[in-house]
Amino acid sequence: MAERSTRDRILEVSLDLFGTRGVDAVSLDEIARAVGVRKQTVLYWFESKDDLVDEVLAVAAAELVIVIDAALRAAPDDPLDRIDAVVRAVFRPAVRRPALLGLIREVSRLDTEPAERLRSRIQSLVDRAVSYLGAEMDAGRIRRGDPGLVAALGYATLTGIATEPEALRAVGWQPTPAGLRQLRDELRAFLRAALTPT
Amino acid sequence: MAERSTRDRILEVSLDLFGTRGVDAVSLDEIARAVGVRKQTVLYWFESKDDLVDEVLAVAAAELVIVIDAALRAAPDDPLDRIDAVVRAVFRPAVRRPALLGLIREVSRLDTEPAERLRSRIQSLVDRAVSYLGAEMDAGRIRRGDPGLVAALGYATLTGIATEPEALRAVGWQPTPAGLRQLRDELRAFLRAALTPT
DNA sequence: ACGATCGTCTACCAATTGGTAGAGAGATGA
DNA sequence: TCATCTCTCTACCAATTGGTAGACGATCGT
Repeated sequence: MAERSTRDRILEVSLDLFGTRGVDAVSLDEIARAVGVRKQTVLYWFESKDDLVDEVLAVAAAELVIVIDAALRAAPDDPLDRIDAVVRAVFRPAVRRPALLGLIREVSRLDTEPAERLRSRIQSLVDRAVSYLGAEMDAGRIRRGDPGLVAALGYATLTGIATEPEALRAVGWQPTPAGLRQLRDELRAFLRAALTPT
Repeated sequence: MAERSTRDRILEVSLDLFGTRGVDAVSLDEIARAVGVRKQTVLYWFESKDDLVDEVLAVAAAELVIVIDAALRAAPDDPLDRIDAVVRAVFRPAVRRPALLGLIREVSRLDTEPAERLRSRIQSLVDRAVSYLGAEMDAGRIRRGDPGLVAALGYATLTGIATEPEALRAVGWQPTPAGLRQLRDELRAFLRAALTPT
């Protein structure tokens, strides 16, 4: 059982490979080999490599949205606690599969065209987050600032730290379970301090 | 006049192209064309593409180190002010040439081998920063935490925000001079809040 | 029972890539 | 003057890339 469809397996393998090694560095041949199939089968399921990249991005974005939504539904009322809940929720999959955030990050930096599609796909989530931040700032429960830029800064911190193992190695950090926990807690404290009203 | 050597021009053009479009996506032919020379001339000055990437990274790292050092020498004593000075100093070149941080970021995420060399090149700067943070934490002038991880988080925030124009566009930000100033100030406030003792 | 559709395959292909071999122009030093 | 060195060039090349054309067996609806 667990007979995942070929298409799904291609998507999953592609996410991992694209995310860890970069889109350009991974060929269709390599994806096919990892799936246990020929390149032409990949091209049967996806019109082109660009098409594949797009669909992989859609999957990654959807995964993130699901995780975030679930975390928010279960979170308490205080805005700092809610942000904390999102960080904890995103951190786990992000570290277990750096590919996820890594791919989103790489694509949105390099290729403007698929990045545009990705952006439009999660725009509503972004808008919600920004207006939420704005409301909480007005209520004095979050440090004042431009809500959009503060949101972007929080995003940059989270994805930056999750996608740059080399920077962490430079400061002597190691990816052990204890290290991961410590990193997560340090990230939470960092963001909490950055957002606490003065 | 301004007769930059072919070698220097190759380095400069490569930094821009690699940084904005990614190392893999830029061919030696394209670099050569942009310089106004043939590919073989590029390969005359640099043994291979890998070699070129390495040297470009060395140049980028050196540029950053110079900027940071200069900012620190002129900075006041208070640690938050010193960090502020570094942010302001790095922000200008980073935004004017996103390639600079973008390249460092891409390479350190994807290719472990050149990333290793890059890391060793700036390790002393990192060590200095981390031990400085540790000392100031002991003195109660910076929020307590693991100095290494706090340094990495600050780095992640700065490079993240400077290398992800798409995330900024998603929150409605525009790269006008006024927008840049606002972004810089928001970044400074964000980091200052994240590091201020509670 | 049989045609159509589905999923995967083998066989190619044109374009591009990083890289080699070596010629030739111009300056330099003996 | 001649040999050498520096720099850029033309001419190739093998490997890889994304992609096309079409054969083949299995499955399914009628």
